[in-house]
Amino acid sequence: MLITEEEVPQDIFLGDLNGAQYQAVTASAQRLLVLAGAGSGKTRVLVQRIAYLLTQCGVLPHQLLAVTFTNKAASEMRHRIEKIVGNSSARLWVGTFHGLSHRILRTNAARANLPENFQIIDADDQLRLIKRLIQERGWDDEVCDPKRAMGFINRHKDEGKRANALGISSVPEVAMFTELYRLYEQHCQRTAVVDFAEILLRAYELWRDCPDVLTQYQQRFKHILVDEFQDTNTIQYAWLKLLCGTESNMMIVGDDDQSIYGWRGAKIENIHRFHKDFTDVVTIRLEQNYRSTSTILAAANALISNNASRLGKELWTQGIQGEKLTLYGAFNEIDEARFIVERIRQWCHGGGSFEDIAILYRSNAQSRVLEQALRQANIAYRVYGGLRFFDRAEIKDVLAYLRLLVNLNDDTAFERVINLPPRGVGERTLASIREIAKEKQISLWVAAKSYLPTIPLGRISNGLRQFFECVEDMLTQVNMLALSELMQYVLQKSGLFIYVKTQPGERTQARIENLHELVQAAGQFSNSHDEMYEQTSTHSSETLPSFLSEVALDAGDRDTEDGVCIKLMTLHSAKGLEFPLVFLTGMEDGLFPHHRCFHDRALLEEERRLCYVGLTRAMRKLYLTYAEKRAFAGLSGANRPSRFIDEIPTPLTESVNLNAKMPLPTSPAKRRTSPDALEDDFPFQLGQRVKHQRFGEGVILSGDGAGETARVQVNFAKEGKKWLVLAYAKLEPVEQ
DNA sequence: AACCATCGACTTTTT
DNA sequence: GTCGATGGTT
Repeated sequence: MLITEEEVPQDIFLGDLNGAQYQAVTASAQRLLVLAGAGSGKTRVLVQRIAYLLTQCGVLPHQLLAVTFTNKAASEMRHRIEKIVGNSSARLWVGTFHGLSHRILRTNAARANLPENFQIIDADDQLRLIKRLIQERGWDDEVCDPKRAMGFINRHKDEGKRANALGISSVPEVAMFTELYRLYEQHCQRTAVVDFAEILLRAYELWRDCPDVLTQYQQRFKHILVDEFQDTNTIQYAWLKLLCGTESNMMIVGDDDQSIYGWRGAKIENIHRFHKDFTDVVTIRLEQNYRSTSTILAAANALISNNASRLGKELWTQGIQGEKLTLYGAFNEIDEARFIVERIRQWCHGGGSFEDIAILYRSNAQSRVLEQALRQANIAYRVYGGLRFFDRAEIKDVLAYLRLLVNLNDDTAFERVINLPPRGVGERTLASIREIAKEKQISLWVAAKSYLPTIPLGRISNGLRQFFECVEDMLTQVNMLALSELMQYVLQKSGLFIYVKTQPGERTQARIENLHELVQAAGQFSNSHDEMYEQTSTHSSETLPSFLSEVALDAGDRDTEDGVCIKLMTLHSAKGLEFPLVFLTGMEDGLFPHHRCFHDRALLEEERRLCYVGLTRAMRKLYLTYAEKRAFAGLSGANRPSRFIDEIPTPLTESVNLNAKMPLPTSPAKRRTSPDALEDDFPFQLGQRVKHQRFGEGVILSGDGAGETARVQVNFAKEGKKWLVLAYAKLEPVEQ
């Protein structure tokens, strides 16, 4: 019943691009800036341009580099390119900044001053390591807050600054963090691990310090295309600038109004710097929106116009005006959830599907109440952005063993598994081992080995010895077993599997399943690895290191299609997505915009951009809800509606129930769905002849609902009786 | 060394 | 309200 226009096969026929899109796809300018508004066909332009370069301009696949921020975006782009140009896309580089940098570091490890077997640590490992270093240095956690220290280190790496470049600060805390930064650098180098920020910084430094390596890449990549450019940070910009040099072509695509990662170091100013650093930049604006109703766009445009210093851009559409935004002031957060459930039902009653719907919120904690309400109402839902697959504890435990097999000096991995499953090696023993490691500047593994003969026989020495035997035995298997077999072997031999199985708790079953999935993932990895290199890997000495890298750089939350369900996520994770029906919840001053942003204009503007992102996710219908009272973080507070609501012109909105003090047993909304009569503004009459694109001509038999959920029953000459949602069906009246 | 209870903190999170 | 870290107890 629902026909989406998206099914139309992609080709490089350029006629169905609009003027601006066509310009962007075919521009010959060496430096191209595409300001792509929400829903303006940004990805399409990127993909088409690549196809255009390959097929029309004689550019070879290996001369192209497309950079994105997420693996998801990268793989989507790759698939769409493949659809058009086929397997000649194999030599094309499409990837994330991190993925590409990692690849460059692997091929040039020695030149980058990295051991061949270096491994990647994630944020969690990084924090553990920093904590340990703080302890070792003899500082107090209270004085030297590990999280802030980590922020300090990462911030500086993102800015391209090494500890040595920081100088000596007279501010004690800065001096302390700087020293820790230096210790951290040394430790990572010694144990051959790199964190996320390091991957980028190293790749940048490699190019900066080895002109021959840089030249090689510069000569290869004639065309560089960058997606979501507004999210680039200082080091990523420097990376691009260096790689591009003076000869290569670069197209950057972005939207300053959707920059929502400033707090992570993203610099909108990079768009201005692009203008300054490169001459003759041609700017193209994609402002025609193919996603939302004109009402939704008007609201979004009005909101974002409150931000100063924009590059300037106004979305417009040829599409329908659609329904007004609905504003609901709930009594409390439970009432808010109740209202949402009711409107979800209404949508579905009108022929809509759960799949159309997203509920967005500012912070993850807000999902709980919503989930409760949805569960009670028996509505299938999925919460996005929770713990990612490879971040799960049981997964990371197995991976830590595997990491040790690649590099025995990986202290982070050692710490994780030395007493897992528990084998009697506790905090005390570990402290002694750390002490030795610190004194002799050796890894924990080596330190523990030298420590073992010095302790009396007993529980501790048994545990340690057992650990060594276990890991060394696994080590001999690396050259014998395929990756997934090795993983199973590790699970058995370490005792992890039994341990997980026998641990009490509700999550046991899920954990076991996760472990099975990991083994499966390993099998899949070796298969695709073999395909790529046209070989059969009988052992994992080769596949294991690449598997670990891949896993570290990929969250692994593949889009598992788990049925028809509504989606719950933060505004941040909604960026880039679209949904017919969107609920923007918790629209309260203090929550959104967050109270921590009140005092700072720049922060407040980022919140406003976040709101803009939220509004522009909606295709057909948008609800904004807030709760006058909300229990949050254990305490309840009274809230004013978000200032962002005030920034949306009132003619674009309709308020429901704004003065309700109690949840009403029957809300006015229920009455609107009554099927007994067609509403006044219903665009069709009973008995009217209509024409449908696919079903042909027919007669309206009946109808119900209103506005976006309005639907009609049509008796088609060929297809018989069908219910159609007016918003989708694009029925045309037939003159009689 | 392992376990349990109490305390406190609490935006957002592509890699 | 819930998670994680910490500290005291067994």
